[in-house]
This record gives sequence, C-alpha cells and structure tokens, in this order.
Amino acid sequence: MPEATVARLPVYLRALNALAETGRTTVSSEALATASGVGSAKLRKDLSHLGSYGTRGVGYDVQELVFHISRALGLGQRWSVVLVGVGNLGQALAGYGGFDDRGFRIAALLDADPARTGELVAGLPIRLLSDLADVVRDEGVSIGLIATPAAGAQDVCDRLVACGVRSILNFAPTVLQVPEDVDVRRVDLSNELQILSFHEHRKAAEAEVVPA
Amino acid sequence: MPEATVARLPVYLRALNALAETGRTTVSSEALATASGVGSAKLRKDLSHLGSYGTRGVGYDVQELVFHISRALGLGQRWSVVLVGVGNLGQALAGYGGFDDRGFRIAALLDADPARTGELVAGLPIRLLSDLADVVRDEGVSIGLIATPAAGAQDVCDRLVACGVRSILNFAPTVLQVPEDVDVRRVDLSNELQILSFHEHRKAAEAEVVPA
DNA sequence: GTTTGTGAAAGGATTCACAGCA
DNA sequence: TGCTGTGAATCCTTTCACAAAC
Repeated sequence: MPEATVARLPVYLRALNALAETGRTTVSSEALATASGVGSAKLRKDLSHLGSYGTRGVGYDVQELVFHISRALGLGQRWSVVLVGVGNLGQALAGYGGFDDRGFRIAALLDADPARTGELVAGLPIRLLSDLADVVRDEGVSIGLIATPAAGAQDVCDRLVACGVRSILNFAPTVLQVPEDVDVRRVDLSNELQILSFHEHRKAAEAEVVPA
Repeated sequence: MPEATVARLPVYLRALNALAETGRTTVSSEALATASGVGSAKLRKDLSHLGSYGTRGVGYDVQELVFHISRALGLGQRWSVVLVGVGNLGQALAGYGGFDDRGFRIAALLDADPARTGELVAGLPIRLLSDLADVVRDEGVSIGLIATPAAGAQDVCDRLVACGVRSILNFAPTVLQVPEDVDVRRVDLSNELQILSFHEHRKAAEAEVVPA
C-alpha cells in the first residue's frame, strides 16, 4: 500500500463518518472525493488498494467502506498512548476529545518536573518521567506523544525507544534521531506557518508583476 | 521551486539556527542533512533551487544559508495572523512562544461565544468573531488559524476568505472547501495517530509471520 | 445511463554517481 | 583530497481514459 494512500485513508474515514451521520448509506467516488478534498480518480485508485468494494453504476456502501478502511488502518484494536510533557500544548492534547472515539486511549501523562506529580489533568494524574518503563509495560503502550520543549525531546524519544515504543508523534520543534524501525511523525506549527508564508509571499510577488 | 522542497526549508532553517547557537560557522551537506533527518543528496538538490551558495570542498556558510532560506520563505517581513477559536487548543496555540521569534505576530484572538469576549488569553483580549473584517483590515492580517470545533470551521473559513485572507492553517478535524487561490494546510491529530496505527499494525503482523 | 476499477501515460520527487571546483 | 552542484536514472504518485459491470 503506497504511503501517500495511507496518509489519505484517515481523511476518507472522517468524511464517511460524517456522511453516515447524515443518514447516507451509499456514496459515489465523485461525492466522497469532493468531501475529502481530492480528485475522484485518486480516490478510486486509493480505495482499489483495499480491494474491490464498490458497485459499478451505484457507488460505495458507506458502512462497508468504513469497515474496510478501519481494518486497513489497524483500528480494530484500541491503541494505548503515553503523553510526555504536560505543558501548554500537552494539556490541550490531553483534553482533546477525539481520542477515545477513534480508538486511542491515553494510558498516562508524564512530566519531567517532580513539582507537577499528582496534579490532575483531564482526569488523569501526572506521573514522573522515570515511571515510563512501568507505564509502557503495564499499560501495553505502543505509541508515544512528545509534547516537551525542544531541549528535552531527544532524551524522551530515546527513553521511549528503549522501552520498545516504535511509533512516535513529535510535537516538539526538533528532528528526532531514531533507529530505522521506529516511525516518527512530526507536527510543527512554525513549519506550517513558514510554508504558508512562502506561498503568501509568492502570491504577493505575482500580484505585483501582473497588477489587476 | 518544488513543493516538496518548500516543505523542507523550514526544517533546514531550524537546524541551521541550532547550529549557529553552538557557534558553528560552516556546515557540510552531510552534517546538515543528518541534523534535518534527510539524505545529503536531497538536501543539496533542495538548496540548489535557492542558488549556488556552497563552497566545494568546504560546505555552506551557516549565516548565509539562514539568510537565503529566510528570504525564499518570505520571512523578511512580519506576518500578522488571526486566531479563531479560543478553546482548549486555541489557548495552547495562543500561548505558544514560537510565533514572535519566527516572524509571526498574533494580531487578535476571536471566538464566536460572546460570553468570552474581553477575557485575556496570553495577554490578548478575546474579541467577537463578527469583528473579523475589522481586524483583518486594521491589522493587515494575511494568515488565519482555525482552532474551532469541526462544526464551525467551514463558516469561519468562508468569513476569512470573504475578508481577503488567502492562507489558512486549519486545526479543526474537517476538510475545508475553498477557492483555488486560497492555500489551506491541515493539522489533524487523529489523522497522524491513525497513520501511526497503520504502521504499528503492519509491524505487528510482520513480526507474527517472521517470528524472531 | 451511471459509476467503478485499472492499464497506460504523464508528471514529480528521490537517488545515483561523477564532473568540476576549492 | 573533499565537497558541491547537477545531469541521468529510478522510483513514486497522479491523472487520463475507457472497458467492464450494474
């Protein structure tokens, strides 16, 4: 399965869930593509990697597609995640409601600062970073979220890897060095803004050369 | 300039700034590539789109590269952004320290809930969503951040576009429909987790077929 | 008639490998 | 000798366009 396809499956899944809530039972590639912000040919090619679940002349059964995409994404089971770094952003992530209903469960909140141990955030007590190995073992954690400042992120990452965590979502503004069997995905606000800046800058330059 | 290259320039920029802080004045493509988590050939090809600023046998001058990448990204000017939706996530974004020093300035915080008007968050008063047009005009806003619940995101997006904002960073878990001259970038936590889930699932399946 | 699934073509991005320069 | 810059080759992704199926 192409990586580009994998990255789009969650988008389709969300669009399908929204459709299901409106009572729709079937959907064409054209309609689902529009709702997902892609072209219909791309959508069909993506779905073809899952198997042949459409009906020619009709479209796709919404529930059936939800099932097959969920299965492909490995959402049949609940994944336990550990969140390290309960600062500004970490608290917002802990309070984010979209975890439970999408198959993810926050097993624990960890922070390096002993002064915060025991504090309740989103109903969970903050524990010490040094409890990491216990948490990962006892709770069956397979995904780590890093929401620490940049300076501490690599250390946290190394600890996660040492505990056997091989999937990491990194919100710290730094590039993590990991063994090749570990997947890291980065979410970086400044990066995104700077990419927008590039395009905005380009648009402004074009507007100047070709004035209205 | 290839889009894939644009998306990596902010990463290089951050790595270069980190190097500058350690006192390094020059860097090879190999070293910068490692710090950025990419291959050296890819890095050199990316930088070649900016011009020829390296010295064979030596490497790149750190400050000079910072300058050229910043210029290419349009970071010579300060961009004003407006943040709409001051909930859980919105507050975390408002409190994020990385705006100012990277050339972005939060011009205003807006929320649709009148009960929150006037409340101070990160030193800024929350204003009503209906003030949007005034804010965009008076503050010269060119980038919009949407941190509302999914249900309100498209409406906010439409308002931003109507005010002339053509660059949007969307944190709401929904796909926005916009005219083609508007750039939207999406940051979606569940999407990222689901992509990790896919890979974790695949790794688990492989480990079963080929047991250690 | 409508819509899927998919070969084939086109377009991008990455990697290779080395000429050219310091 | 060391490292950049870049054509050429490879790989991946998207788009086209249509036969097959309903």
